[in-house]
Amino acid sequence: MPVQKIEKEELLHRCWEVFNRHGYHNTSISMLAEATGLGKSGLMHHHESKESLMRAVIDFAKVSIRDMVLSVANEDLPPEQRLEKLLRRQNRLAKIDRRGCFFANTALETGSDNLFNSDIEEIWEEWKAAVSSILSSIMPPDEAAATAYRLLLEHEGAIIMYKISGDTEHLEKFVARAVGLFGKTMRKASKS
Amino acid sequence: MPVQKIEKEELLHRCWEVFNRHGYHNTSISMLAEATGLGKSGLMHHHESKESLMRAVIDFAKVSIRDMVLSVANEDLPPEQRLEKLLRRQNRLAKIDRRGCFFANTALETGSDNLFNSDIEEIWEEWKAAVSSILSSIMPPDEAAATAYRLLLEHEGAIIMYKISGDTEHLEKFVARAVGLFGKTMRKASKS
Amino acid sequence: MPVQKIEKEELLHRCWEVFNRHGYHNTSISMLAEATGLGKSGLMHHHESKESLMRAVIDFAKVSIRDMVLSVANEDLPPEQRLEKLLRRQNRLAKIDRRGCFFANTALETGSDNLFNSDIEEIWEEWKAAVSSILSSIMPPDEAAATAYRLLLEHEGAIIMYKISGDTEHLEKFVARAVGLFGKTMRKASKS
Amino acid sequence: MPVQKIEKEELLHRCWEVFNRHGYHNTSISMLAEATGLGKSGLMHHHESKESLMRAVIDFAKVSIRDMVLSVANEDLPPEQRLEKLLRRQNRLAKIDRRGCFFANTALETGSDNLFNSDIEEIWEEWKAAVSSILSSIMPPDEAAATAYRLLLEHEGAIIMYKISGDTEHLEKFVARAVGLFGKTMRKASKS
DNA sequence: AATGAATGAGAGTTCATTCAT
DNA sequence: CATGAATGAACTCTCATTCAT
Repeated sequence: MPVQKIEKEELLHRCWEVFNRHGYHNTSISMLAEATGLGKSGLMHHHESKESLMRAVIDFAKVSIRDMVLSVANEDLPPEQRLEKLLRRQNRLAKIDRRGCFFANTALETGSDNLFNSDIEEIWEEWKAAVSSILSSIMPPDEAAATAYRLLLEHEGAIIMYKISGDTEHLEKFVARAVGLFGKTMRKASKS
Repeated sequence: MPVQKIEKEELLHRCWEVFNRHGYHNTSISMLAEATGLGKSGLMHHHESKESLMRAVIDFAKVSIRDMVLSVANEDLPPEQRLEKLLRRQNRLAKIDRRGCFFANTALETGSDNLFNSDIEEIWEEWKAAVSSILSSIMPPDEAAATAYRLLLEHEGAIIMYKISGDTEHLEKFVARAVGLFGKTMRKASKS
Repeated sequence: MPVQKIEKEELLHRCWEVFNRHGYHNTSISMLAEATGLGKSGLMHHHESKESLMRAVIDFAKVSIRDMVLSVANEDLPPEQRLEKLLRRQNRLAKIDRRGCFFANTALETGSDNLFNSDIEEIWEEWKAAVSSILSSIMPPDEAAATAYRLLLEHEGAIIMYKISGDTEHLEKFVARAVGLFGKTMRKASKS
Repeated sequence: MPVQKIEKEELLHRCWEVFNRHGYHNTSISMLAEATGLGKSGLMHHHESKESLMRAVIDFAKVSIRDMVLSVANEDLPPEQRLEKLLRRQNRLAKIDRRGCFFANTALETGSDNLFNSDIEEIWEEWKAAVSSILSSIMPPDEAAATAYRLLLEHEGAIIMYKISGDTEHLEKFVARAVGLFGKTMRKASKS
């Protein structure tokens, strides 16, 4: 029985770290081989090409996001706290190596070649669904969806600004504005 | 006086096209050399490295954005039309090769290495100033600044979504929402 | 087990030939690749840089000198013949392609950058020890050491003169002078 | 009348410095252009190729050696002091940038291509003549010539050892040994 | 299954030199 | 005469991948 030198998940996690830090094109197989401890050949034994490996890494990142971030939407908490917790979790990921959003980075770098676009688009649909479900506790479904969409745009924009400046205020103020929606809506609601 | 095979501006424009299409790391000196008509060494006669050439290209792109987009803020038009025209111009650029925002692409790809961050940050400050000056016709300065900031975030987010999906609605609906600020504010103003 | 296209020793020997003929800086990776039959990348699979390859070649040359030249000092021959044989062997190496002394050539070409100085210095210490041990049969140890040192200087000088003129007399007369030490000393000894 | 930006002699001196520090093959036209203040084209305007420029530099170096070192042989001093002064002057040159002997360096680096061998051989003939003329005051001409030859070999050897180790003792002890010839010979002479 | 060897293309950069004014 | 532009080849080294065992 051959020794499994490294768990498949751990392998993908380490590859994700390298891709996340250096971007797709600026990451070489050698770098991944070193990071995983497998040789270049060992790495390519499991994944037939750099591109297919990246696809597996993206899938891994999607699962991670679902488990660590989006799942918060279903927790047993007041909606306001659910939104805040969800966004804070995502921001924590963005601060790793100041890399920002792995999906946006990958999308913008490889978007023109349409290598991974559909993989990435999917996770954002799920993001909107999760946030929308939280918001629907204080607004009608279609307004919740539209608001979630706009929050997605603003969040990605804020992450870009954080990434380029290193200033975490971009992220924190965004959370404040998002959570503030509850206050505003509550007041509006209580007014009527 | 020596022969100038290609004008300096034209050279930078062509390099910008290639960088814009393929990204920084995925653009090779060979590609740039072919695009400009100069050989690889001829290209590096003018710019001592790929990095310094990219810096020149970024400067060129900044000048272009100022001249073609931001300058609209000072045109002799009603503010509502100025904002719409400015954003439409920018969207037109984003649709070239479906590349989205050259600055955001570059920022996200090279941000971790901090190669061009400060160069890029500057142009976004100018963008906010331009949009803010338009908005200040219908709202107090600090609110205009905050709104311009949020529009920047949302716009960059919308460009990402357009880039990944190819769906121009992301861009057009953003313009509609932005211009809609005038209607809303006007109504609010007329109410009081 | 992977295929080994070329034995490691044979590879270093061929690289030594090229470095010896053309010098360090005037030898390109391409030349070495062609000489070894490996491609450029195949060659650098084994050695991570030109400099480290040169270091391996120097080590190989040191082993060769020890085995082929310095070992003569321990052979079962009269000391006079041992010295002559040792020097003749070294001269034979110097006549290959009229290259002279590989170590001196390398030292003088790269000495200012201090790339290989310590590697080279070591072999000369061994040379002096070998010659000194031969000489100590006819003179006290400290005198033998001093004489070996002077013979080293004179030998290297003679090799330079041979290299530049192509005249082998520089080498042969040096051997004669060195071996002549025995005659002189013997006479001195027999006088007293 | 065009301005002579730099004296011809000064130009060759600066080129000599660069060649002396980096060796022939490891010196580029760019380096020489920068060192002289002329552009690459400006430099090649005076010398049609790197090789011909090197030849001019070697000629310049020969003149310098004659004027600064070999001329000492004709000064109005006791022969012992003349020899010491001559050798000390040469050693001072060798210590510049720890480069050793410019001629030996060049000879060993380019000797196989026979680019400058004859140019260099000539200056060593002159060296032997100068030293021989000093020595002839205490020994017959043919012995003086033979001794000068051996001093040349030993000196070049000593310079190599200095260059590789950085230890100036190699140079100083050589001078002591050379000058010591006078003492020995005097004693021999006075015995008889 | 897993690994070191090998590959050919190409990376960014510098080379010595020539051209055109 | 002098100079910046340009050239094409070569440089050291790395790329993603394949091969052979």
